[in-house]
Amino acid sequence: MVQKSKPPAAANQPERRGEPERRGEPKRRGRPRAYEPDIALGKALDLFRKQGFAATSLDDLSAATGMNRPSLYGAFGDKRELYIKSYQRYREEAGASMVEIFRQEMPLRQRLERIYASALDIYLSGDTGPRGCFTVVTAASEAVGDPEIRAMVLDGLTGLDKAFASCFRRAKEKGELPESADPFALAQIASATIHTIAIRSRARVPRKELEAIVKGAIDVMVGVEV
Amino acid sequence: MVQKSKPPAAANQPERRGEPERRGEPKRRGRPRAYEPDIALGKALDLFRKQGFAATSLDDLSAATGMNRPSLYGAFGDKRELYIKSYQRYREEAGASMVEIFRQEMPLRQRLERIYASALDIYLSGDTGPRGCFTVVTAASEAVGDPEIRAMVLDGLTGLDKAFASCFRRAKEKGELPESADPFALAQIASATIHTIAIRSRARVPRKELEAIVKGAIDVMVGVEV
DNA sequence: CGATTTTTGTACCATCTCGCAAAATAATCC
DNA sequence: GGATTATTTTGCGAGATGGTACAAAAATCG
Repeated sequence: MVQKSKPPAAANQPERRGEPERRGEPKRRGRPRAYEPDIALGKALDLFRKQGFAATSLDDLSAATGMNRPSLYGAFGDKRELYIKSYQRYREEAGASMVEIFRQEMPLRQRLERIYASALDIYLSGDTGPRGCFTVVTAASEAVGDPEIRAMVLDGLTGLDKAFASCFRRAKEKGELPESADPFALAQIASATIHTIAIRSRARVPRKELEAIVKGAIDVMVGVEV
Repeated sequence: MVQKSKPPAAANQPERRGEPERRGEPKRRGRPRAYEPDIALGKALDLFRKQGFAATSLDDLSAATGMNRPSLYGAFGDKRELYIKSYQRYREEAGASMVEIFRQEMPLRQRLERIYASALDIYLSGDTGPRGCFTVVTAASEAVGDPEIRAMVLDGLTGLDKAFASCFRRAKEKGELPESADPFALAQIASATIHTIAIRSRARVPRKELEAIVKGAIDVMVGVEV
């Protein structure tokens, strides 16, 4: 029940002991933690993505994070709070790789290809099976009943819509799309394509097929002529 | 704990007592059932759609169906089997309304409009909140871990793809689409649109917005010019 | 060193979980 | 009517579940 049996001896923590711990916490007072909250949250996220909220027990989480129940509770709150924090972490991670692609300068087609390739990497990763999109999974399960979670999911969905919309708007300005193109409608199709590969990845549709779907959708979106 | 307090006195069962019960079962031998398997399965489906597999307990199912646990077990098997039977029921129901639309003769645009309207009806129904698409919900949750369920989900996904593809193929033959149109790629977009509204409906996106998404997607698919 | 503070580990609780066995009940068959 | 058959009902039991109390452990502070 330890994350790294030995007490943290500056093994692979980014910064520790010597520098003041990030935001002016000169020294922690009591018994040191046996876990690294960040990596524990990552493990929890992995589990939640694989099994969903309801099917994941505190024992599972305890085993995966290497923290025992009370520590889990103290660090993240109850199971629901941990789920929420896990989702936020997911958004940060997934968002970061997307933002990178949205920022760089490149032709529309290439940008879309990279976005979907990155999405597929995320959805198909996982040693025990594809983990899909956590936003989609959460939408399908907890979002209906839990207003706070629903709000986060909605934020995720509309965030993607907006990113795609601005992407198509830019492309239109650069003359990559005809004057008649509707960036908003295209963005919805782009998002829908994300959602469909997220769903299908969970049904273990092989990457080749997902890539074919993506290719077809891109062709339509950039107007290879339907 | 009864479905209809009084023993079945030919109240609303489709066919009973008089006619031989469907497939030559002249008379049931022992104590008569206090429940109607069909309506019980419907109730179970409702619950599963609302809460998902893991979050639905046998007690929930027992209360909803009006059958006590052992009866449930005897009629449908364990929870997983009941889930599978519920899913099959869902597919029958949802499929039926779709097939109807796919069969009738009408212009492509109108056909698509009707399909999506019907889908929205299904996804947004439910007294306690939108229930979404059971195929999508199941894909997001149980499909990864359970091969049998996954196979059913895959069947549902590809079934929709094929229906849409044949729909576009027909439209192309009738000259409603340009010669360059790719029915398969269009079908993927049509399915993706189904999936995106299924996801969003679970996040309680209002119907108006979903209809706007559908309209935009249809415009692109029938080639209003992107 | 002893006091303080923070975290850990064990153990526990009340509740719920699924599945099943045994007994009661209600119909048909002879 | 009695035997047979099928279903309902009650209730159990072994185990899992989410959450918490409490004492021991491990660090810093004075």
